[in-house]
Amino acid sequence: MSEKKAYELTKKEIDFSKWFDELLFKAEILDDRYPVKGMYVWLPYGYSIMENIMNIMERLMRETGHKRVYFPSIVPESVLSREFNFIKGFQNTIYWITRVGLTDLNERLALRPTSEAIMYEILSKWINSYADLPLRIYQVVPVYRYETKATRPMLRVREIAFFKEGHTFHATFEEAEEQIKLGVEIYKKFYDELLIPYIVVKTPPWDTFPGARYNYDLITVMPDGKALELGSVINFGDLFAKTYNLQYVDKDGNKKYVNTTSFGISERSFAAVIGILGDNKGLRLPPRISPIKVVIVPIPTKEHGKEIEEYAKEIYRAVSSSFSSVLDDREDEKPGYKFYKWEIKGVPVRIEVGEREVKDRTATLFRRDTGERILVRFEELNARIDELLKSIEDNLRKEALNYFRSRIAYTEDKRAIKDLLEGKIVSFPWCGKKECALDVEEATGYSMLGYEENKLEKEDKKCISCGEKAVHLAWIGRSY
RNA sequence: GGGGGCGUAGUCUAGCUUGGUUAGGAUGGAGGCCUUGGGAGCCUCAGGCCUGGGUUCAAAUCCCAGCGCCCCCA
Repeated sequence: MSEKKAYELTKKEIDFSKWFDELLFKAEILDDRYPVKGMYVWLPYGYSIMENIMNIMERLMRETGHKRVYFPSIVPESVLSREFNFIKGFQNTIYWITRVGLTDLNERLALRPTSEAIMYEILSKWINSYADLPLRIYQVVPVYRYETKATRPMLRVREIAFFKEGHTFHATFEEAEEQIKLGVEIYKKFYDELLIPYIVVKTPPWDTFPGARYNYDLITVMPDGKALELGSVINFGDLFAKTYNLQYVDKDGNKKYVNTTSFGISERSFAAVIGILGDNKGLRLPPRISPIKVVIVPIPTKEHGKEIEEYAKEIYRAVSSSFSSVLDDREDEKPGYKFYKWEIKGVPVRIEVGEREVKDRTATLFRRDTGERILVRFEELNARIDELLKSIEDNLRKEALNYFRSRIAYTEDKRAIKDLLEGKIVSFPWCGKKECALDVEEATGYSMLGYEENKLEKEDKKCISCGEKAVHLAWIGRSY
């Protein structure tokens, strides 16, 4: 039945889920054959892309004064369960270690589902006075959540392999709120660099992260119309501080509780890049996260094989001094085969070198995003590649934005939501009352993603449910 | 949470209904010849019935359990 070639994919628009899984494997990002459900092996190529993505985040963290740390992956039950709402929020998804070797443990140990409890236990010793605040740290570690819904590679996993979690500590609630704004800004910059469009929403109070005062989520839409949560920025206020006894001495000598926040993203950011920017030929990587910017493919002929080979090497030497490049001069693969191979891997620029190029010292540049070819002179190669990479980035950003606009909808008619939800996420005016949100959720069968706070305050809009004045723009959709 | 489908070589798949030769093909891999402007061709070689139990003279095929995957619904 399947006569697909090695680098051929199921059409994205026909079966997104299949396209996505095939791409992960064929582009050598993940090996999904690991025998534990919800856990995947990262292959060298996928890992190097993920590294580039993480580097962007680490740069943004450094620039905003966050220091990298490492805390252990195991936490005793007594520490984890100190905050009731927190443990309750994770209770169905925690991995417990109950036995070591032949001995049952006196106290169960948990694999971190996130690191608040782990960190706070020690942070109370680090923080003594107002001079120790604010404190901003982050770590990049795997976290473990035994997802009960169907797992999906990279999208819904039981071991989040690349969890980047920031944790901050502040003297006042106001400072924590400033940090939340900063956290949202960091994430916006991050996804702007990844060329991924998003909305920023506040989570409804009845649906916040366990133990949170409130949290903001960045959300995008995948091509199957499902919302994908890209990152969370959470304000805990002093709730955790009270549980974990995080106190500091103020200038006036009074003991006060610390205000804490946390924010996290994961390999879902990569999943969004794949799903939103990819096409039927495979990945289309934003140049700045592509491990290979340029691949050079010689097109030899019988008579001029030697010259073409030499010229391709010359081009490689010239180009690789400025851009990370690969010369694919394997003789046992035909050029066409190599084209497909590098296209599925999303390399932004390809240089084709054959008889024609040798003759007049030129090179043919091929851009992955549009499939266009440009003939350039050898001397101007690097300048033109530089331009091309910028142009590819601009074009991908534009395409992604157009895509995103086609996947979101706005309505003031409750009855229209359900139809719009086929393939889209939908916004509507909302007064802010829980019963109105639940009313819409019940009418559609899906849950609210969050709301853009006070977005409609100055507009004359009516709540889609009760008809009273709407202040927020609420979002609803199917989600991963 | 509920329902359904599936597991055969690195990958995709035929065979299963109705148990019975040496489990067939494509693609990928190794070697060789010939080629090279979008997945060429030919020859040789290697490679497989998810795991465990049961039924049977006989199991890829039927039954049970486990593990894993996919889809639909809430």
